[in-house]
Amino acid sequence: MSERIIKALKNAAIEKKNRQDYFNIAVSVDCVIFGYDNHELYVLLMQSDLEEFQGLNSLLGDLVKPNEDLTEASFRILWERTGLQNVYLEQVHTFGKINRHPSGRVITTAYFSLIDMQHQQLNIAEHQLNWYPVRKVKRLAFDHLEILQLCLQQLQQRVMERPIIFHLLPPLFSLRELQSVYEAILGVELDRRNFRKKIAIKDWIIDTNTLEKEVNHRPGKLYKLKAGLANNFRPYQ
Amino acid sequence: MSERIIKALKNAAIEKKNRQDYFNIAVSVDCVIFGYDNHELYVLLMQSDLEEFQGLNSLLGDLVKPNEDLTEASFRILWERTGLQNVYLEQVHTFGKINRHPSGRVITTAYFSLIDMQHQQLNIAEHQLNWYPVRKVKRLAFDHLEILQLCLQQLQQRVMERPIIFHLLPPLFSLRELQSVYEAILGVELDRRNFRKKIAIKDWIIDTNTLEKEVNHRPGKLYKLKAGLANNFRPYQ
DNA sequence: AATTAATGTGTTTTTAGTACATATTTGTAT
DNA sequence: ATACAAATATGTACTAAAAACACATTAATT
Repeated sequence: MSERIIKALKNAAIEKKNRQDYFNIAVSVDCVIFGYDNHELYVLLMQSDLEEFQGLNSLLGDLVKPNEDLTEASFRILWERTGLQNVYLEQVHTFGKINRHPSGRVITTAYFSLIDMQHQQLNIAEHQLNWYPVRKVKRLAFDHLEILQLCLQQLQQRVMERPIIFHLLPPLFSLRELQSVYEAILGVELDRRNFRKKIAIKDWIIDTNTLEKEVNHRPGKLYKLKAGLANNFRPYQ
Repeated sequence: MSERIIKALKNAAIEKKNRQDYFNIAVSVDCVIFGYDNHELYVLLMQSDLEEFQGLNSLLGDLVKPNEDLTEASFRILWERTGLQNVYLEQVHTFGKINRHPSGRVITTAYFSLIDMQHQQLNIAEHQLNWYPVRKVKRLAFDHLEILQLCLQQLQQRVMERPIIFHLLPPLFSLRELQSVYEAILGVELDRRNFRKKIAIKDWIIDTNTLEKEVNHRPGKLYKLKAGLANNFRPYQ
């Protein structure tokens, strides 16, 4: 490795400088894990393990290993902390301010992921994780509030353009539920008729000819995402 | 520094692992510098200084120093290589594949910047830089072609939403020029009348009541960007 | 059987986008 | 000076998308 590094430095035309100077940066990933329940958008947070931020929550993150891709690192964190695999993941932004981490120079790349929190079994207790309503999160460790806000903003933009919202819902869902998720993400109320028209045009979902169960009143029809769309439309990770 | 790093590692709950493992990643930034001239979108490229990529061009990039922000690093590169300051810059994506750099583990964050190549004086010769028509670039060193393509795609998306295109133009410009830049970026031909309506609605520019000079035929009116918009709308860097 | 609370659907109005043609101005050639 | 060439400048009709809006239908509850 040493040879390769020196070569890299040389190639980058910085041979005169101290090798140490360029390998004192650590790289981490932070995952903004969104979930939806009962008209509310949630984010999965953990207790910060830094003294400086005692009592504050933070995003789920970890340093990236030299032998893993950024994306792999994100999937690993999700797996290690929640037990989930094959989670939907999108890169959002890289935060690189010098003093963003109190213990040293750490550059972090932020991802958001979408999971069906009502039906996926998470190892929440095991890692001191908790779901918090996004709109109630006021303080976080590090620059994680800024990261959360940017990820939410990105989610709001992307959710109308690509069929990603379905990762927040079970395989079968009603149009009412779908609309509620949109409303929770966008923070607005939508007109039911116009919403349905818009969704119909997008041609993302199929009527399964089944009805909701366990609902107080008239059950709605259940829909599912069209085949091939779930894993399609994955942007660069 | 050593103390802080150890603390960081401890805090990140990886104390048992080898410190070396986490500081063998280098961080770089790569700048996709766009310019416009005569109906064509250009990108500024340099000769790759790696043996592996001899004869190929690459983006302008460098390793990030431990004491500089990602953004600062990008501005430094622009300054060192072109002599330009106060350039418009947007972060696009971070590329983190293990083997993307042949000489070692280097994670890179890509930025695009927009400069007025016709009127800014660049130190091009000094650093073996050259402008290339974007649509003619077929091969680049590293994963730089992928980076270029993603940056172009982002530029195409953002250019209609925010008043950033003006960084490619001189302070005074005609509507014909403006339309040409849009066409060069988007790769389509636009209807002049509809284009003007759309621009008028956006309310980004002001008629200066002056006319073009040194034009073969009837001169068009010159417009300028409205005050306050040039540095506004800067997203996260 | 009546009531309640939700689902499900269609029309009108408004706004934005697209397609398209003619008059005007300036420079150039005769 | 006149005619011509080549660009600027502008408006209207048509089409598609978005927003506002109201009533009939279904199933559970009483």
